[in-house]
Order: sequence, then C-alpha cells, then structure tokens
Amino acid sequence: MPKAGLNTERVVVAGAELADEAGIAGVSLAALAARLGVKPPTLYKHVASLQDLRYRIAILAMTEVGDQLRDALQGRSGSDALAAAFTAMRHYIVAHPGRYAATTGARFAGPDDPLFIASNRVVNSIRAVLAGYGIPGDRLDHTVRALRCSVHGFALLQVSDGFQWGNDQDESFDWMIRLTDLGLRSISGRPGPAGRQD
Amino acid sequence: MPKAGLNTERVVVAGAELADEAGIAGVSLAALAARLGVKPPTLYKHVASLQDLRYRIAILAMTEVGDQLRDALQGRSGSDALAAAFTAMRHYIVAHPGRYAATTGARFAGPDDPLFIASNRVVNSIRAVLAGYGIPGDRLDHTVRALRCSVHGFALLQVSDGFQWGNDQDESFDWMIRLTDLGLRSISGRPGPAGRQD
DNA sequence: CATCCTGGCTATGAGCATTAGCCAAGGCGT
DNA sequence: ACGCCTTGGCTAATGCTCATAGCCAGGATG
Repeated sequence: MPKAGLNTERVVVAGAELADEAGIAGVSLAALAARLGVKPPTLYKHVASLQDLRYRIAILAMTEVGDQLRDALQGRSGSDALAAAFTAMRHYIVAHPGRYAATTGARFAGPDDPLFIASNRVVNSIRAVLAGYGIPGDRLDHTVRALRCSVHGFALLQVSDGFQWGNDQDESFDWMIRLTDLGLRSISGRPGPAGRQD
Repeated sequence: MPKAGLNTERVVVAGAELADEAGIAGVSLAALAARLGVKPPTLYKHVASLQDLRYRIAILAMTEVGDQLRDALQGRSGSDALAAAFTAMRHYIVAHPGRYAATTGARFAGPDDPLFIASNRVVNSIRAVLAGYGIPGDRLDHTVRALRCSVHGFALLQVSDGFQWGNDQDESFDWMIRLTDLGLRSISGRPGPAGRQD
C-alpha cells in the first residue's frame, strides 16, 4: 500500500468538491473515502468526525468567499461596489453550492474560531461596501445583516428550488440589487438620480 | 396493545413538533416512534419513508405560513401590509424553526403537488402586499423573489447563528423592513414622506 | 542498524432506515 | 351473535452509516 499521501487539507478539499457535486447532505465519510481511493476509517487520521469535516469545509468556503469579495471590491465604491459584491457572492454560490451550504448551519465555538474569523472578514467587506452610502454608524450592523439575509436567502432558494425560476434568474438578481441599492440610497437621504427607472 | 390510534396526520404533526424541538435534522423515524410510544416500523403504516415524512412536514409548514400571512394581511395595504407580512413570517419562523426549515430544501414534483399549491398561496399573499406599491407587472415576480430571499435568509441566519446577534434582533428586523419599504417606494417612483428617518 | 511516528488497514459495534412477514383488535355484513 | 377482513400494531432481519480499537508496514531519524 503506497501511502496515498493524504493530509487534512487534501481531505477537506476533496470533501468540498464532493459537496459541490452531491450536496452537503451527500458528504459522507464513506463516499469521500471511495472518492479518495481509501477505506473510511483512514479519514479519521485527518479529520475528527463527519461533523468536523463539514465544519472544515465551511471554513474553506467562508475563506474563499472572503477572497472573492475582497477581489471584487478592489477600487469600487457605492452602487458599483454593491453590485460587484452581490455578483461575486452569487457567482461563488452558483459555482460552489455545496461548499456554501456547508456555511449555513455551521456554528462557531468562540472568538478565536477560524470560522468566526473568516466570517468576520466577509462582514468587514460588506461594511466597506456600505461606507459609500452614509449609513449611520449605529445602524451599520443592522444593515450588514439585512444584506446578508438577502444574499443568503437567494443562495438557499437558488439551491432548493432555483430550477423552477426559469431562465430569468439573472434578471431577478439584478432587480434585487437595484431594490437594495435604492433602499440604501433612500435610507441615507440620497434618493439618487431619478428617471433611471428603466 | 391498545391500538394507539395513529393516523398520517397525527404522525406528521408529531413530526413537526419534533422538528421544532430537535431541528429538522433531528427528525428520525426512531425518535418519532419513541415520542409516539410506538416501534419504528409502525410508522411505515402512515408514512412512506423518512423523506416522505419531512416532505409532509414541509407541506404542513407552508400551509400554516400561508394561513398566518392571510390573517396578518386582512385589511392592510402598503407599508402597513409589508410590515405585517414580514412580522408574521418572523413570528412563525421563531415559533416553529424546525417546521420552517423543512420547507427549505423541499422540492415539488409537479403542478398538482400540494406543496406547490401551498407555496403558491404564500406567493400570492406577497403579491398582494406589493399591489400597494405600484410595481410594474413584469417586475412583480422578481420583486416577490427578492422579498422571499430576505425573509428566507433571515430565517436561516436566525436558526444557524442567530444566537450571537444578541438582543437587538427586533431592531435588525425592523431595520430590514424599513430598508425594504424604502426600496419599494423608491423603485416605484414614490419616495414616501421624508424626515421619517428616526 | 534499531526505533518510532505516520498513515494506512481489518475487525467490530452501535444506531439508523427499511422490508418482510406475523398477528390481534375491531368494524361490518350476514 | 358469529365469522371475516381490513387496519394497525409487532418482531426479525438486512444493509447502510459513523465511529472506535487495535494491528502493521514504511520511511524518517537517531
């Protein structure tokens, strides 16, 4: 037996790929072991449990989301940044539905939890988007949450019954961005250019 | 053995209660059988499989959501209706997180699927809310989806890491409603009364 | 060359969904 | 009132899963 050369990272990455193909519920140690050409108990040398595996996939996903967001927001601000952020999130979710699903339902243990840290990076990116809208500081957190709700909900609906949204998903998503943008402008007292409504 | 007097409905209701207590992932035939004072195979007399049970819980939940929405929207319109709808959804989600979670990820088979019908009722209620905002007809569907995304995302975040939102969840939710309301007013060309920003 | 850590394995057990097949309770027709 | 048959419970058994225990080879390290 030629020592297949696994380590925790390779196992987690393979698990993430499996999640994207089979859904997060389809991630089992048995399936993952088969994919890696290894017997199930072997995985316990790299991962503490199935739960631990899913948790690590969640960290991976959240970190990747943070990277994508940071890249997408380079040199943008205001409505531009908002659209870029939403679009980046959406692309990630569509490309990696299983990974993203792993993040929903994952909980962090403490303030030094890597998942918490990765999650904070994402939140900070969204905060940066909002900087251009002049949201009062004491409402920033609420607003960040509202945006997360939108994207999160979109992701979940996309995965669960997105198939029946037909071909106009892009249109729906663009519309959601418009709606959000106008809400943000309006709430900060700057309704934005009128007459741009089509 | 005194014929415990089960039927499909009682099993599904008990399953829904279990879902609210233990999460949708905690709904197993073994656990449900124990709760009903019955052995697991018995449940197959009332339900085709575990998947079928969860599906039926989803139908129950979607129907209940539809009822709550319909009740909440009696005699309301515009911003009032929007706030009432969001609030009703939220109350349901908080009171019955497991049931609601069953609806996310459930898929319908065809146009005569009871889940599809129940789901349509909900969509129609949201459509009624939007009637007061003057959204152009060809954008109605997109807007309905955007609202669903918000509520859906809120529900999921609430369940998954709501605990760390602290005590200001109500505030966040109200803020989300405000943001949505302003977006809707703005997009339909009616920015609404200014100076109401606190 | 001996030793030890690493990373694979087999064997095993517990819990789950699911199926097959049995059997009693009670309603219903005669 | 009697017998039948449907209904709704059961036990037994299968096969899947995660998970643990303990063995064993290979390579690095002294």
